Amino acid sequence: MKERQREAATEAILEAAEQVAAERGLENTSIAAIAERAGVATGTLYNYFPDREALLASWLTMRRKEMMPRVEAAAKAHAHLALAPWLRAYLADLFALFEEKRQFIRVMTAVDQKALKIKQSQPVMMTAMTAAFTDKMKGFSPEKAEAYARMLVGMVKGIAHWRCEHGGDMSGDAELIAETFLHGVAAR
Amino acid sequence: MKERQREAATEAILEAAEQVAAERGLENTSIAAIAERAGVATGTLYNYFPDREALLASWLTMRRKEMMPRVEAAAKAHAHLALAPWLRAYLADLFALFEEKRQFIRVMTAVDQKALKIKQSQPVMMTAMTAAFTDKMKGFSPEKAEAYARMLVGMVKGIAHWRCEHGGDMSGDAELIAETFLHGVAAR
Amino acid sequence: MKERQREAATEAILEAAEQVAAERGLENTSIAAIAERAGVATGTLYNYFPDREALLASWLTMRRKEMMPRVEAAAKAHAHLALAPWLRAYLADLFALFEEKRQFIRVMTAVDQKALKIKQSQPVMMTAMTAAFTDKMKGFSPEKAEAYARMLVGMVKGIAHWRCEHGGDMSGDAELIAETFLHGVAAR
Amino acid sequence: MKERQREAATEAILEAAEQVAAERGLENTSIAAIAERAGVATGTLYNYFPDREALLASWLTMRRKEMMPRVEAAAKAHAHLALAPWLRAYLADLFALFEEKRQFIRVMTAVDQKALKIKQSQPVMMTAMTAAFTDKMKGFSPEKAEAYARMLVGMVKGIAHWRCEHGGDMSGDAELIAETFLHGVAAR
DNA sequence: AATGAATGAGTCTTCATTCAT
DNA sequence: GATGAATGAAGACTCATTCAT
Repeated sequence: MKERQREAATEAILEAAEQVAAERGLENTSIAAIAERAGVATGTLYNYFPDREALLASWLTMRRKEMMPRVEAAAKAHAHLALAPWLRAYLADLFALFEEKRQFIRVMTAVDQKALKIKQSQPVMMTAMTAAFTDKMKGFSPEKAEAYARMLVGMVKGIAHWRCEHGGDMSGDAELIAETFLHGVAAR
Repeated sequence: MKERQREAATEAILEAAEQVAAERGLENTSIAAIAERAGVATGTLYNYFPDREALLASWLTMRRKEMMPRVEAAAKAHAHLALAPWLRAYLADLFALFEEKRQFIRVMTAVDQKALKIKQSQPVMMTAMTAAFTDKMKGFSPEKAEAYARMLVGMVKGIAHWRCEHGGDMSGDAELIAETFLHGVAAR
Repeated sequence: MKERQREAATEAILEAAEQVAAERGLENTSIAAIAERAGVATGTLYNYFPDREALLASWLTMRRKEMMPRVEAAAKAHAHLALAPWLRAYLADLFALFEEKRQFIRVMTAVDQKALKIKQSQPVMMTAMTAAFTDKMKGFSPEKAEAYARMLVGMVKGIAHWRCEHGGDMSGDAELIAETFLHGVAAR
Repeated sequence: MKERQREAATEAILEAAEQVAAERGLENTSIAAIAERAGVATGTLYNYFPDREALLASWLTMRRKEMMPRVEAAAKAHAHLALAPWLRAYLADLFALFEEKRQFIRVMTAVDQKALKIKQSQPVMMTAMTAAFTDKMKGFSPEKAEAYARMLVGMVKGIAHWRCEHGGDMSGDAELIAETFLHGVAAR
């Protein structure tokens, strides 16, 4: 039960960090701001994480652990489908996930992964998406697969970021992107 | 001619800033790094700009002044055209411009505008694009105009950022985006 | 018997402190390290001592109480003797004591008393030794008594610190110092 | 001349550090205290040294560079002499040097070298002395050479520290130590 | 009485900004 | 105007101390 409490506190800190990051951007997420948001003293954070970088990396890791299985499951669950139904299903799952984790998505769509300066050995959200799209598109147009993938990820980020910033609802966006893209490439 | 010299120096500094920003990201673009790149002392920068933020804002403004007329001209030059030819022409002009200003594009596509933390009264590149797209799409699908615009900007950013990072050539990208998008929405 | 138990715990803490101090030096002896070594929680230390300084002062006091009677007894037991036999006997007693309290001696010979930053009203080991030496030497050479005393204490510290650090046996050292010093001053 | 000024400032900072260290001990020599003593802002110190540790190491190195040549010269200048005249000459040179660098000696005699926690690849003062004594004593009593060396260093530290703390003059101390020690071992 | 998580004052360090030369 | 050393506010991190359990 001590363990339980510790995990709860850990998560509360990470969520405070996420909130601050969503508001100010990751670079401007100071230890002091996280502590204040979490309602604890700065020193307390160091009982949970060795340093600021580890805290932010933990946050990324936590969200990745929550989301990656579902992202991967989404890609695989429909893997047997043809491109069109696969994409519709995949994007639908993705946006459902985005809806649940709006703050996280807001942070991740605001900066390029590389700009995060958080050493991550594992691929994150957008990287995984790019890979999945590229992979699926290869069967369709090998030489343009990556370009299409970049376009798709761009559409997703563009829409998701906009919704997160402006507060709109994302249901319906997955379908819009899927249909637009599919009709777009259908003619080829 | 004093004036001329001053402007040349100003521009040299701003280009130094751009180079540093393209390499490290805007947040990590320190006054010291800009000065070193420009080959002047840090104090010298303050003879040209009141502070770091103003320097970066000036850089944005300079690029905007160079690019916005062309972006707007591109939008207007073909304004009489229907959506499809307009988009093809507009994107072609845009990507030609991107090709000329790869460093700038690299910086602008790496971070969300808001993350720049540079107070800009005037709209910048991506904002202008979003507006132009929205505007043109309104005649086509008023209620989805903005979503389509976000998608388009996302595609453009996605592809442009990828090309800038990985060094590929952008010619051909404009057409790919235009065709994909146009076929995508054609069915509607 | 509650009392008994409390004293045992107090002593255990002080011995933990001594061990840590012998390894890392007094300055680097943190409350956390002492508690860990003693196998208790940090808060527990504060049930026994008001603060870190008091803890360290208590440790000094404890050792002083154990050692000073013997140091003084050693000085007095042979007080009737002439300088030479007195010094031989006194140093022999001292080094026998050192051998028993190597950890303590290791700490005390590593830093100057003043560097301890522990407010001690009572004189400690080295101070007492200096006084005893000075006192005895006064009968011999009043004007140089203190210098001789400082030399003697220096020799004792030098040898004792070396033995504690390098692990050698101290028996024999007392005699070596005594003989060297006595022959040294005999000629005067 | 810029170079000249820079070196002067560097030395002024190191001397400020030495003063503070002499008063409070090395461990308690904070960046803020050094800056205040030197009459500059804390940031200024970082224009001269990469960090606190490097600053203190520089101080040690500076003093070593000033003193070691003379210490070694002293040992060698009289190397052809027998033990007795060698020791008299060596100690005389040493104490003349100590007199010039009282603050440094005060710091170095207050703590054991190991306690400094300053990574020094080169041997410092006391280590060099110990080596020189051991070396010379080997021709006299191989098996006791090191013990005698520790004693001598102890005497020197004891007297020097006392003089530095209490403000007495050190002339005469070299001879007193030399004579005492030499008569002390003469009987062997 | 023991616990150990929480606290926050104190340190080190960075970097935008100033200003004497 | 150019220079770059000096400045000091701001941010990360440590650790003695407190206190609810």
